[in-house]
Amino acid sequence: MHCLDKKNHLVSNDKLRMTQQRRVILEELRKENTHPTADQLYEMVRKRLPHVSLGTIYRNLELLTAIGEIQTLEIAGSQKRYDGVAQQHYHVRCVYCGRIDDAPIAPLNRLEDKLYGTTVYTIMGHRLEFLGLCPECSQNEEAVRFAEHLLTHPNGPN
Amino acid sequence: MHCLDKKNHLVSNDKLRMTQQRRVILEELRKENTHPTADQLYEMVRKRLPHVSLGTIYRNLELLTAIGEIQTLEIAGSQKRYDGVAQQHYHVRCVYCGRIDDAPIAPLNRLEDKLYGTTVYTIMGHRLEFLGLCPECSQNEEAVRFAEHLLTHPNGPN
DNA sequence: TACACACATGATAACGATTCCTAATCCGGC
DNA sequence: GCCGGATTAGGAATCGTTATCATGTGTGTA
Repeated sequence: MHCLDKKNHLVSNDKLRMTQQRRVILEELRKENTHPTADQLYEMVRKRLPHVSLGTIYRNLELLTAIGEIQTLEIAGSQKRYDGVAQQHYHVRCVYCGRIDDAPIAPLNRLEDKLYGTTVYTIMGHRLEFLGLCPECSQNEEAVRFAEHLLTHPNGPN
Repeated sequence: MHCLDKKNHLVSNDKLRMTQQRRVILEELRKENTHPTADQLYEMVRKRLPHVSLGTIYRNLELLTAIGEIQTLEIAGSQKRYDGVAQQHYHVRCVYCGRIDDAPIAPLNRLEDKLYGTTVYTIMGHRLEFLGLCPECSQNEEAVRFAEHLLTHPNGPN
């Protein structure tokens, strides 16, 4: 069985050859349930493989995503984040510091039913994330002020 | 009344001075219910103001967002898109061509209730978008194949 | 009407995240 | 051990966006 990556190149769905770099990247990504950016993961991997290159990190994160071993989170905002847990689940994002945690609720499988018949699109799924303040930023006066601003002007990028 | 922009600069909430550039940008953005990227809007505005600069487009889109006149859509993926309708509403995105349309359903105000008590975050809201194929791409064999791949490997960036 | 001054603009440089390129290296199968 | 394809490190290139800055424009006041 094969699958297509983002650019429709064929990617074997069999296990990739498990190189040292690949293994360390996976191990570091799964070490804790953090959702690191590529450069955060780069720093983590670099402690064990000092000569690894950032391109290798990106390349393998893409490949591992393509075979379904990990998730790439293109949550709203700038940087992509990566999740070692492949199973579908939602996330909560701190609007102030960007921290991301898992949202402890089950997938809402019936959400797209609301759209059937009301749109010319063929609906296939949805993407949902929750926004809020993490415990640390909840203590930060400046962060709370920022969050309150977002509540009154919810349309901006956040 | 004042509000903070992304970098916490003070922005007057009173009407901005309606310069010609600002007016044309707003008019073009609201002309149709498309959700253009900054450079698409740049091309549209350029037909009427040939000497406008891309920086002016970005600057005004940010300002108009800050005063709540428009929305900036930081939907998952690379480019930001802009929406002349300030009122909250969801969107449907074509996973193949990137086209975005409004999703004709009301905001789900009770979604975050599910999270109360289950997370250490202070939940403030959510972000939701639907994914699918637009009518044109539904006819495109290659696009349908790509979409079917996403269904079996829903974790990748899309 | 003239002036002052804050604001807006166009042009371009800078920036950060990501992707691409290339030559060198690795590894599995023969 | 040798070959060939996959993988790598390193760096250049790209893309969307933001910042900078000199110049231009409009508005309130006199």
